[in-house]
Amino acid sequence: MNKKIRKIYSSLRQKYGKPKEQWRLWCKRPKTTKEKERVIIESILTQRANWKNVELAISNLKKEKLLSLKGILKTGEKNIKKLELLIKPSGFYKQKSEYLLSIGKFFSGKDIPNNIDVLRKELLQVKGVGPETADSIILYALHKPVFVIDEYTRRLAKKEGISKDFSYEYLRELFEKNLPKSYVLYQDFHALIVIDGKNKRK
DNA sequence: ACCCAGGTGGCCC
DNA sequence: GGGCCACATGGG
Repeated sequence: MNKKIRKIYSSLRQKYGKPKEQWRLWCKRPKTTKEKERVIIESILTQRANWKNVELAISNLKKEKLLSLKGILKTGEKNIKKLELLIKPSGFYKQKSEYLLSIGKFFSGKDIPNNIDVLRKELLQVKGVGPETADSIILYALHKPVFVIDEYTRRLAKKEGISKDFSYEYLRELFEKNLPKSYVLYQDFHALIVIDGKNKRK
């Protein structure tokens, strides 16, 4: 057991309180299908992007009433340039519009597997969905407990000497092994890590 | 004028 | 399995 992990959580928690002003991907826990789809779309758009830019892209989609997987799929298949233009502020817009189409197809295709590992494996086959995006979708849109590893988490792990292996899979399993399996906890913990990481950058 | 942001896929070894 | 690169925007 790695006690450090739980210790980090409680000290971050003490420092920042409950991250209820939950930000960005986890602004509010999405309840409706519409909100969940927004989170899925954001999880693509936020790749290597400033959140302000993601918001610009989201508001463009909203204005056109295209903030849904179906809307994006329809528009993108008919007129990819239109989709590209709308999401342009989020950067890497040609890639991301392609990614949005593939994720849209995935979720409109069939039933989503209930089993987390099966779902995760299938998501990782989708073009544009790497480990962090897959886990963000599972955790923040679908409310299932997988621990998201990102640059901030990796930095923290190195600083705290949590392990000697900093690969994605190893860290994810390490965090999951040493925490209760709770999606609320995972969401809050990850939020705190990012809040703290951003805090230190300044 | 730089530098950066919650990554990913493709290619190479 | 790991290292390197392209991908693009708006903000500080």
